[in-house]
Amino acid sequence: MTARSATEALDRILRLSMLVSADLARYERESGLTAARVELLWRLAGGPTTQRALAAAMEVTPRNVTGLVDGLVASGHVTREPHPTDRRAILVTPTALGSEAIAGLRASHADLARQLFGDLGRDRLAGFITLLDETIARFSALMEES
Amino acid sequence: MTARSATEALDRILRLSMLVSADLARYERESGLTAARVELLWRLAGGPTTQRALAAAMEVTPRNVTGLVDGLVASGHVTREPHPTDRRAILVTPTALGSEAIAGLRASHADLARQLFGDLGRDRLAGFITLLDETIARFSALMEES
DNA sequence: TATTGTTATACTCTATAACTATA
DNA sequence: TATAGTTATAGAGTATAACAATA
Repeated sequence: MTARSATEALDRILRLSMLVSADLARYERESGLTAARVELLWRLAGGPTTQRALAAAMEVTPRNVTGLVDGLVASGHVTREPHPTDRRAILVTPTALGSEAIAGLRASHADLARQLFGDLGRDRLAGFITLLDETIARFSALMEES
Repeated sequence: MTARSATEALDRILRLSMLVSADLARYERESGLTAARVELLWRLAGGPTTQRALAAAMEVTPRNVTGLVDGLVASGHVTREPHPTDRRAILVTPTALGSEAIAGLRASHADLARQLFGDLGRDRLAGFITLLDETIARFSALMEES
C-alpha cells in the first residue's frame, strides 16, 4: 500500500471544486441565468431585500448590484418595489418566475446531494463530514491569517 | 448522535469550493495576475504551446486566448515566438518572470497542502482521499450523463 | 479546403468616482 | 452629515463572425 501525500488530498479538493463549477455552469446554460445573477436570486430566498444589503452580502459594490438587478428585471425574475418607510431604498422582489428559479435551485441541490451521497452509508458519511469540517476549519484559519 | 444527511456533505463541498476560490483570489491580488492568466501560465508548465492548443485545453475560444496572451505579454510573463515549422502558428513561451510565477504557484500549492493535511495522520488521510475519489467518480459520471 | 490567429463587435461582471434624492 | 442608488467611465473575460496568411 502506497503512502498518500497531503498534495494528493489537495488535488482532489481542487478537482471537486472544478466539478462544482462545471455543474453550476450547466445550470446557467439550462436556466439562461449567469452565476452572479443566480447568487443574487439565491439571496432573495429570505424575502425582498434592499440593493445595499445585497451588495454587502455578496461582497460586491452597490454599483454592481444595480447592473445585476437590471439584468434580472429585464429577464423577468425580479421587480424593483418601493421600500415602505425609506424612500431612498428599493426592495428587490422575486416575481413568480424568480421564485420558481429559486425553488428549482433548491431542488437541484438536494437532487445532486442524493445522487452523490445517497448510497454512502451512515458511518462513512458521518466520517466524511467530520473530515470536511476539519479541513474547512483549517482552511478558514489560514485565510484569516493572511 | 444525529444522523448526517447527504445535503450536509454537499454543503461542505460547496464551502470548500468557495474557500479554494478565495485562496485563488488572494494569489491573484499578490501576484497581480488574474485567474484566467494564471490558468494559461499553468498550462505552459510543459513547455511552449500554440494558442490553438491552449484554447482547446482551456475550453475557450481562440479569440479569448489572443486577449489573455496580449495581457501576459504586456506584463512580461510570456513572449510570442514563431513556430519552427508552421508559419501560421505561434508558440507562447514563458519568460524568466513567467517561469518564476509558475514555480511560485507550485510552491504555494505544496505549502497549502502541508498546512491543511500535514498533521492528519496516515490512515485518516488515506481514508479521506478514498472518499474524495469516490465522490469525484460519481460526480464525473453525473456530469457526463447530461 | 482546412487551420491559425487576428480584427470587429458585443455582452457580462467588476471597480472607482461623482452625483441626486432622501434620512 | 450620512445613506441608497444611479450615471459615467474603465478594464477583464467571454462569445460569434468575418478575414488574412499559411498549410
